Amino acid sequence: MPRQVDHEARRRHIAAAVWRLAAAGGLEEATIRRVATEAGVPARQLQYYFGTREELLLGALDLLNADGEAEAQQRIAALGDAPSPREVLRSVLHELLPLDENRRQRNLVHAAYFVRFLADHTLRERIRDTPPELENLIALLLPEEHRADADFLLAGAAGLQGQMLLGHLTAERAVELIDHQLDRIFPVVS
Amino acid sequence: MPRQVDHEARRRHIAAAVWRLAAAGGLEEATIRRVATEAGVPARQLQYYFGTREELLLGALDLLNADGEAEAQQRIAALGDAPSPREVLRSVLHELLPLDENRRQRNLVHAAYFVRFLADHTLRERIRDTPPELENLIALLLPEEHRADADFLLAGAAGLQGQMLLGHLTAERAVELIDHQLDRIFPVVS
DNA sequence: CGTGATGTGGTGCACTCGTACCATAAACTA
DNA sequence: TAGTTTATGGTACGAGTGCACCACATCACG
Repeated sequence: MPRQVDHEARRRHIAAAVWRLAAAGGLEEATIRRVATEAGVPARQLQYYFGTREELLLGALDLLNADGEAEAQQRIAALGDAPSPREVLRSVLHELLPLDENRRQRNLVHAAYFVRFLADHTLRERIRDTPPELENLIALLLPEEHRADADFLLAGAAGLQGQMLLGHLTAERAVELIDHQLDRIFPVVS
Repeated sequence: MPRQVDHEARRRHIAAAVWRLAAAGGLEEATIRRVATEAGVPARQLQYYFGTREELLLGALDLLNADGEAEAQQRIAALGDAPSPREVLRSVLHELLPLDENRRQRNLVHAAYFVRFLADHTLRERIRDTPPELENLIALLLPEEHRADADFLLAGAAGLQGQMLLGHLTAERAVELIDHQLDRIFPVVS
């Protein structure tokens, strides 16, 4: 094949531009021409590598989700070879919070897509904000009696995320609130 | 003054059109021409009663918040003259969930504005999704020792709202999860 | 009766949008 | 070397946008 280029690298480069614009000003800022300018490539290239604008946005989201999942698994693996259920659960919950620039940008982009998915019923399953995989993982870690607590924990983390993004809540307080709940669910035997 | 018309009524009529469009397809669907068509008035009237599009969107949000606050207070007043703290807290939390068409539409519109406010730092305080007034009210109702639980409850309700809007959670399950938390905070003395 | 404030309606302009289309360069295959 | 596929660049078009501007009703007041 002639003129071989690294398709995947190009797509990631363009997708990153989508993320920056969407995180800064929502999906409506991620117009084709603006993404092209942000990425430093001619607008025509977005057409070539993604097709229509809809496909560009969805493609960029898929790449973001892949990145996020990889980063999350890496962070959980870093807990050691025999992490306690509490440690794993805490990691999963922290994954939903904007605790560093990567997670913050992902949360912002997800929020932008969230509204779009509320309108587009056919694409809802593409949201990975609080996917069933998380619920399943947590269900494995916790005894059945704590199922309701676990579901509410996930919802709580999502809510804390929103408050943090709005600047209504500091990272310290959010972590503190989560740890308070964990203390209750995993009582210190002492 | 000549040709007196009910300004407030006209503004509400137009604002309602904004809500419907924003709830159905996000803020970007609420273009001036489309809102005019939806409201059944010439586009020029939006200019006259609201000015620029930005002012139209903000004005529509203020009216929505006023409506929501009135409805919430009415629902709390309906609890009787000496409601228990648990009842009040439960009502406040339910106010955040899309439990009927009114609240559902309000939640959808709020979600649409949420993303916009993430970008526009100067307008953040206009969001009333989980305003400090709620936190203050709850702080009054609960002993200091439950402050952390209350904050997490509010976050949890916001998270449940998102899952319900996405169709990942039924109203019954959401209410059940909240009641489960309330049972813990207000133990049955029996 | 005017006179001026208040409200209505329509149109036009400058701009951005998404995407289709066309020409050409580059590199692999035969 | 010729031919084919892959990739790039630029442009043009129709549609939709926010908003400014203008002409005209309608009514209260002098």
